[in-house]
Amino acid sequence: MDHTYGDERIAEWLSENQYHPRSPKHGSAACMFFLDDLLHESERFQEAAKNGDIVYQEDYTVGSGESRWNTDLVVGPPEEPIQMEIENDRTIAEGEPEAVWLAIDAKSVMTEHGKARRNRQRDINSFADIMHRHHPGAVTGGLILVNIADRFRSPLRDEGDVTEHDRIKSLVEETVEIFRDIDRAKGKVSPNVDGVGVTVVDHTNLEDGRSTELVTEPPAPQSGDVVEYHEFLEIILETFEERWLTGETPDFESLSENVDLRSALDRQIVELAAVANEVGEGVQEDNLDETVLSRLRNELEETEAVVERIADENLYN
DNA sequence: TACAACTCCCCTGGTTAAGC
DNA sequence: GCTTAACCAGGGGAGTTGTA
Repeated sequence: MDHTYGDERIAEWLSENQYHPRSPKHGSAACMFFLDDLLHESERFQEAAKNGDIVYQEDYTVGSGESRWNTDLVVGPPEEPIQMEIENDRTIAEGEPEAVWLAIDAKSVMTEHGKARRNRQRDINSFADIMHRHHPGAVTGGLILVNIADRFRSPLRDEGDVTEHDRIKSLVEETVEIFRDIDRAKGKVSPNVDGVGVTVVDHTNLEDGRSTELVTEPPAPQSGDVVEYHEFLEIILETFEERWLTGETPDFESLSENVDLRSALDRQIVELAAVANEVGEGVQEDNLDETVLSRLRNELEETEAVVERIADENLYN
């Protein structure tokens, strides 16, 4: 049976649907197409899905407060045994995962590339960092949609205001390079992202009869490039299978004990500040809860423990 | 020195889903 | 149907860097 991959399908989706920067629909569509590609490409992944060993969830939130992140797509073992029937062609059930084994976040750079690309690069790094704080073994991936159309109609701008991009090819080339340069985990359990896939499309968002095209010629990533869509798919699948389906699952507890001390300190300070803020509000409103105070004591103890470890490893050896 | 280009930080406000 | 809150990427603007 013929299979159309996610990069082609998102171009088709844009042809049929207007792009709106404030809508999550394009990101959701890109992630679901990617999930279909995972099922198509890997028998092991498909087998695990059919056996009910893994489920997927869209718009999944990890963490709380400042370190919270809403992830477009996660895959993991089901919290409870699956009882639901699979109602569509997708041979994986939707359900609440007990843990996150795979997390994908979709981002797009459709116009104003110079500004948007830096923001989205920061988003991908933050996404991977936050995800690994809560699920150290999660395989993480960023799906980036980059527009190469020299004209783009943003629904956020006034009627008739069409953005013209004078040097769009070099802008896209630089944008792809930025995502190529992001540090990767390279199969290891690390705070870095495991893969970033860039899909380049030609989409004007104008009702001018022009259909949206998937761009495969440079500056779009070429075969063998780590950001090329199919390479990205392969990297994510390989890492996922090795970590969760075939290989020996890493001992995350021992890994977390050896986590980089600077990251541990940064994380602890953020947690401490968040609880301290809650305590402060309680004091101000004369409504202080004992459990919040208890959490503050715990965070202080944990911060002290990190400081002790830093002292032990950096002063006395 | 002046101007353009770029970077960074943060804000904006339309879309969407959930709750009532 | 209305309200509310979260999400999201574009947009504004100040500061920095590059170059003629």
